[in-house]
Amino acid sequence: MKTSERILNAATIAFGENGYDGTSLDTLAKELGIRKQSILYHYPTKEALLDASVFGAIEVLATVLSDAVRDSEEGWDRIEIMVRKVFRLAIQRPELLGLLREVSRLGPPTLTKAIKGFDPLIQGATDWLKSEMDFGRIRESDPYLLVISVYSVIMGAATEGNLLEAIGVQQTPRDVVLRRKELLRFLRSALIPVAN
Amino acid sequence: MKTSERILNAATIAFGENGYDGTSLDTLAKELGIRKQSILYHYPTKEALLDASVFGAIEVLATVLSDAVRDSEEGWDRIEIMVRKVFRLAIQRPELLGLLREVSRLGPPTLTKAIKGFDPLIQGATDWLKSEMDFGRIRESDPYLLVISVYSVIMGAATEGNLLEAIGVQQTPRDVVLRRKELLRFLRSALIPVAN
DNA sequence: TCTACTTTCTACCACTTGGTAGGCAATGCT
DNA sequence: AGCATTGCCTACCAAGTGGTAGAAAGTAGA
Repeated sequence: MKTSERILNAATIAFGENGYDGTSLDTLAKELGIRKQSILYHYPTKEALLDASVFGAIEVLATVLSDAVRDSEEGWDRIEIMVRKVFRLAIQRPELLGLLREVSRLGPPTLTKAIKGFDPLIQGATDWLKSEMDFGRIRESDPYLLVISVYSVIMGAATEGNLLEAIGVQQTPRDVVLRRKELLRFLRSALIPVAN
Repeated sequence: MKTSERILNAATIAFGENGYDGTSLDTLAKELGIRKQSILYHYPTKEALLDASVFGAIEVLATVLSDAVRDSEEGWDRIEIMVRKVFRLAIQRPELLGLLREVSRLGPPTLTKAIKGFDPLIQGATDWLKSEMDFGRIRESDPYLLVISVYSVIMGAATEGNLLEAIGVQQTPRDVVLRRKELLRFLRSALIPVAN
């Protein structure tokens, strides 16, 4: 693998797990077995490295979600597949979601740039939810605010690993599946209108 | 106000908004118009200051929640009052919830200590949900996992202010009320069983 | 007034931070 | 061969980090 890619991967993990301020270029370089100046050769500043990491993370997430749209039917089925894929992502690459959360805490200017890549996803989800509501397949409500709620639940369930571990919730694959199922039941009750 | 309290307040805000690593004792002291060594007199290390901040934040949250329990009827009413109070807290002192999120990202040892104060709240909520389910007032499911989901939604809705601002969601008091209402509708659909 | 104690300060310190300047080997093009 | 470019390096720097030592200033009781 190319050095610049190795740097980007390590940086994404470090930023996502330890935060921007909690990550130093020196320790990052040490992990990679190179010098800090090699990092600064490929990415001129620490912030440029962060931007690249964030861009990559958003790209991965966008791909996962658009795959979910492609592979799914309409209605509830689509939400279920999305949650499954996001959960799988949260297990395989937890640093990605952690990084996105970190970005939203950092605020501008990084957040402002990140939103440019993220906004289409939100728009798409909002439009889709609206049309599903028109079809009566999703409970009527403000789609924009609903997206935020759903985003919060999924993000929370997927990223609060540290917290869960600390309060003694097991983290075996089986437990994660259970938690995903519980989340789906929760979302399902919240979203699906009562048949009438 | 006593200096040690002023330090604690400023530290809670700084840690909650900029994170632990993003907060330096020097800038903190400058904000307060004192020297860094005065901080280190009242709190021997930076980590001790963090622990004190976290302890204070948990105490406030615990008070708010137990007030909510005292002031509320059973069933849905109680959840609604809790959400209201947590939202008010999120508006008046957003740094508190931000700090709790930061702690869960930092992991041990701070998280481990924090959980000691936090666990009773979770236990209480879990037990209460269980009994509500027995009464048929809350939809049947794993109460432990349900607490986590509800925690995630509230925490997300209450702390993603930065994100919302960046994607252009207004943050006027009226908008916050709207968002709280939407969240309550969301939770209500998710939790309340269908009458039969 | 003397004394003991609390609080805040100045002066430092070793270490880490992100970043600059420039050398040096490898690679590939002419 | 000669030469430019790429990629990684050593050497260094100014600024900032958390923390120590100990002096100075206030405060209260005898």
